[in-house]
Amino acid sequence: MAYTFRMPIKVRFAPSPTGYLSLGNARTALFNWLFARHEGGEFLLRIEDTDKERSKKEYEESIIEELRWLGITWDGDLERQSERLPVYERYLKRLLGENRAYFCFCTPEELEAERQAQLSQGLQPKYSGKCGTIPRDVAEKRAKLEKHVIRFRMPSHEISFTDLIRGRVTFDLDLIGDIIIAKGFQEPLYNFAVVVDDEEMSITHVIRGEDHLSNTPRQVAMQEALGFRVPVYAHLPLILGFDRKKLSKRYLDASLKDFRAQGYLPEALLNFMALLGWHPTVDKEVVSISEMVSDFSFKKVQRGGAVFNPEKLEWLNAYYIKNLPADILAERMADFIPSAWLQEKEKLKKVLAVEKERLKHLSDFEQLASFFFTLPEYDPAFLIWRGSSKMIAADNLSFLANVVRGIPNHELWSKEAVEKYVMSVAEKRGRGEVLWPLRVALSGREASPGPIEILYILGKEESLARVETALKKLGSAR
RNA sequence: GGCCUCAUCGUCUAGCCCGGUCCAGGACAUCGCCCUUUCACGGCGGUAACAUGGGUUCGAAUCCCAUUGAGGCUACCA
Repeated sequence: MAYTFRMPIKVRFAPSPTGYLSLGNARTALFNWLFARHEGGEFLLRIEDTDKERSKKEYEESIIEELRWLGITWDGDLERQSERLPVYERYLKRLLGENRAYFCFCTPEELEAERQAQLSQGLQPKYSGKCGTIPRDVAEKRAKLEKHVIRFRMPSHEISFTDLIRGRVTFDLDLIGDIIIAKGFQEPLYNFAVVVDDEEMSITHVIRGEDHLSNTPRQVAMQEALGFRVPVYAHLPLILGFDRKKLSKRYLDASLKDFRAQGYLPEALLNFMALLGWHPTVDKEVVSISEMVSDFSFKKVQRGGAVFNPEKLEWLNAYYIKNLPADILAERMADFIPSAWLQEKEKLKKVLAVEKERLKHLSDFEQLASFFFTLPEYDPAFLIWRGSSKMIAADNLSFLANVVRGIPNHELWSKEAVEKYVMSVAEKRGRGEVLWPLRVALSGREASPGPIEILYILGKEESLARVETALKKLGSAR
């Protein structure tokens, strides 16, 4: 019973709160969201917290926070599997009643021994199914007294399902043993809980990572046993580390939380994640959210895994920063700079306007722009242009100071005026000879934006003071 | 080991479904040049790939098969 009629598309993102939101999971969320928005369908969020030991509220909150930060919004209320226990119990009892599932009393030790024995004989490890032969009334009595799990009686036929990215995929169920679907009525396990929830929530398309491809036949088998509808699947290629292995939680910096803390923009991350596996119809690298939504299609999703390329992410981030207006950038910068800088809003905006093309991350800004707020200590030798001398540097600086001081009051302190006066001196006395010492005097740095820009931002008074400081340094260095 | 999936520049990819327009296009990275007072931005250019072997065909990156390689799964995790 597949979804054959045209019905409203419904997808879900189902993270388990056992860690922070990873890049891979975030991309899964994005693709689900893009598909839903493209189709005018619904996108649901379901927290898969059936693993009581590993699930943490802190992770759940963090995942939600990162999704909001990315702008991936879900429809309806968030669902938690831990709050749906009675639903699973109902289906568990049904399966048990129909003899499609049974109680198993084997201990983990027994199971492990059995497994090892099979492995050593070169056999496919698979549960023997021995508890499945215990008469039902006996098993039910034992279940009241003994520790047990519930196993699904796996059929042995072939199963195939449709994957929008891979086509038709076929598995032989005979190779899979009777899997454990619950540790008890109150403790459903992943494969079972997913099947129940997807049915109950009328999920039409299951879009998830390729690591779940091998789980799919188990799930389809249960859907068949329960008379559920079989959703359409789409298994996304995995995001890999540079070692070509699945990028997992052990790479700490691959969590969205960390990317955010490092000063990545959500739009850059979104753009980057979309391109990791998907490609727009027209070949381009910078794609806006609305373009992604209107252009999204599984036909343009890659099949092979994709290695995470941090340099390209950086490039995109730098690109987005560069193209953001200074006033918006100033707001985004709030968490990354001293609060004192925020007080001087106008100055901050000007600084941002000239420094933004040098930023790869928002967090680069504080270090890069600090000299605008406090002149750093620096070596007087920096003031001397290559092949020049202290005398020339000092002479040019003091001459320049006089010129700046003399910018007539009727001319506003504008960038144009500053440029006009400074350049006239620079043209006469040599660009390097004039501009280099001035730039160092104003910034105290070997590398910085141009002196005219700095002069303009710093203002007449502060600039003159810094030139005086430079002159003193040159004098004392003599 | 078994099962499943995948395979174009170092990396992300276009092209593949509907073979010829591909001695394979773009982007990141890298190298060189230009712009330039420094750093950056920007501009121009270069190096660099159809995994291998068989078919099919007048013709294959494109279709088929095999091999090889890579990844995923093989939990009382998800």
